[in-house]
Amino acid sequence: MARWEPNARERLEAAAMELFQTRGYVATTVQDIAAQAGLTERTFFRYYTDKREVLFGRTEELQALIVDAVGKAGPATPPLDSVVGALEAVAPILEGRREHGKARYALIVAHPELRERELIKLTTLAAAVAEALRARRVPEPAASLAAEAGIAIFRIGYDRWIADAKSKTLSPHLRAAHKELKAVVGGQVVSTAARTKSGAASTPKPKGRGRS
Amino acid sequence: MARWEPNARERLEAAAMELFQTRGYVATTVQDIAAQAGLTERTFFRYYTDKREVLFGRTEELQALIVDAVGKAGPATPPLDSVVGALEAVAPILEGRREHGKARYALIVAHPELRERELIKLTTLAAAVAEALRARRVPEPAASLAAEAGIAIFRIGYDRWIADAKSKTLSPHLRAAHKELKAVVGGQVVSTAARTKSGAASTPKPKGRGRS
DNA sequence: GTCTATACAGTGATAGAC
DNA sequence: GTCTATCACTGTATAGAC
Repeated sequence: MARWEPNARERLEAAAMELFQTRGYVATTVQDIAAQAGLTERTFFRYYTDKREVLFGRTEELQALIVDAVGKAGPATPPLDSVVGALEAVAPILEGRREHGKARYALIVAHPELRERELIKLTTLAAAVAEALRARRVPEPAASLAAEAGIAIFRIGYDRWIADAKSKTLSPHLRAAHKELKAVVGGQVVSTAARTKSGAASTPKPKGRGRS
Repeated sequence: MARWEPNARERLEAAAMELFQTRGYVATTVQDIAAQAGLTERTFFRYYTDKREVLFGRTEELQALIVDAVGKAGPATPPLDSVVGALEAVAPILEGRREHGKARYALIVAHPELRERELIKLTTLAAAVAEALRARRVPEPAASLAAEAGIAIFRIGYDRWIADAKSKTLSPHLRAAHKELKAVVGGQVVSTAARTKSGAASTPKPKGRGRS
């Protein structure tokens, strides 16, 4: 037995999640978290650069998996498709921790400072995905735009998955968001007010109708 | 025109910008800013919730203008087009303060905490735009996706405008990003490696249906 | 020697009391 | 508007375990 329990990171994360949910995020000090994990405040900061970061410890692994999946797509696959495919590839991991994700999500939504952190994580992810696309010889600015679009799909898809009490799987929400984005960017969605009369936009007809 | 506190906001913003650029963002304390503006630290916090916020004071007006412009678009205008149109409508304001914008941009890029704040501002803007679209009877999730896509276009367009030393106007960059996004989401952009003989370009003609 | 955790002593942003 | 407390976060020095 080592003098130090080996799983400092996990203990800190578990302690933080528990205290955040019971006392609330703001009412929980870093000292509280460290104490709960049997560590000191200073040690907390050895693992996490700041208080918010305890809630985002896992993001890097996920990002690595997504980037990896993007790199593995066939060279003929359109960039956005490969991004969505990569997101679907990691979906099972998120699906396996749905309750944790939901609780974490609630915290993030409730605290602007956590939302900020979440957004920069997603932006970092987008940058990494863009880089992976560039490595596959997708030119700019297509690479960046495909990455941004993919992240938008992820965001909307994830939101709806969390909100949907019945749905166990994330992938269908991702595919639905992808489809909707195609319609929107293709100019095939208009206001329902304008659609009652004409029923079609200027662009060619899509396979799916403009809603779901 | 509060006579008891003339120009406090502007003085604080000017003082902050100046000190941030000379001493650096981190090395400048709120006390420094307040002193430079001839005010007390506590007064600073009456105007801005935190230190970062001095750099984002003007965001709300801009958002209001954009939302307004989205609301004024014709009902038959596809949502994303109305968003891009709204962005172009406010472009002159940004163009008029290009140097200020550039300095501010440099600060934001250099400081993650400022990037976080910027991202949440853009996300707030996206939410407001989505709301404006919904008011125009654009259904969800198309409204949110059009808003997100519009913000992505703004982000890429703005970045490139700032990076482009010659270009005086922002709008062309916005239109270019819009066009590129259409190509990307339509699946008309592939890796150059896969593009050997097919003749599809990274910037496809708007007429053709893409393949996938 | 290196890694992990701690002790101590700040600084500065921010909230609340006066 | 000032004074003061709290807490996030940093620098540095150090000690136990491998």
